[in-house]
Amino acid sequence: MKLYVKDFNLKESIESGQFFRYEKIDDYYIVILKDRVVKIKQESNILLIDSSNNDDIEKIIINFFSLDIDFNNITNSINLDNKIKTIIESSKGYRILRMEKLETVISYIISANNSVENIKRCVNRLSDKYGTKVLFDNKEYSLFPNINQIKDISIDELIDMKLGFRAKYVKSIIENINSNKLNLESINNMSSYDALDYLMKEKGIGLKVASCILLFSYSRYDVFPIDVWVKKIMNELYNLEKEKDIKNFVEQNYKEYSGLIVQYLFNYKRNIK
DNA sequence: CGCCAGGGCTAGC
DNA sequence: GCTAGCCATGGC
Repeated sequence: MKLYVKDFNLKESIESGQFFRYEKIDDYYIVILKDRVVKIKQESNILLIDSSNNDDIEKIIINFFSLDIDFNNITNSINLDNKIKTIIESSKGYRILRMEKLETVISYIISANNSVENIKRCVNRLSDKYGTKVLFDNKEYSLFPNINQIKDISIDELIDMKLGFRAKYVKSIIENINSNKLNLESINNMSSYDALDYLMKEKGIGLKVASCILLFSYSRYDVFPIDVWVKKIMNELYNLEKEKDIKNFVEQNYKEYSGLIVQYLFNYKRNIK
């Protein structure tokens, strides 16, 4: 099927480092979503889409890439200086995704002190061993496992997946989700402040990981991860070094869209510049 | 060999 | 409340 889009850059939105379950083949991407494999290609303002399951595919793609949100309109509504405006312009089409909750939680616990390529390998190993298999284009793909498929997983098995010191954190969070001590759906009804607090009670989830989860999986644009790339560019642009100073500056200037603006800065510094 | 990767935990002040 | 050292793994 075809889907017309505007202000959308498929490559940057997929490859920016927020999402891990994709592969690029020639000029299209294979993207593995919750319940299906999607083959997707962009030709200017048209997306060409095929999937292992084409039911509701348009709705699912619109939701995943947040194509229902007019990011252009949002950034225009904020009073931004010219430096930021230029960066956003060069990063135009980059989008905050709406990723699966369980997948995001586990992926970002694995992300601690890890490289994107290594995170991908770990998440793929988990999926290949425990996830549902899907046949598409005569090839077998693995979905990210649901909670029932991993509820009995042991720490040793997670260590075999090369999760390293993060294995115990992943094991702990799986237990808590399975016993409903941690309810990922209940976060929908929390303020972002309470949601950060709720997530950070879990072992292996600090401020950075909790922020990524809320931003990439719950569309909470008011939370923002600060990592080495954000620190680098905030230092270059505004001579801000301390995390606390960056936090205050971002909250004062970008308010409820802090996460969105910070992601543009991150994407510019890490992927474009 | 070292350092770093979308960090967090813990012990020790 | 703050910081230093530690943590598995892989790439360079």
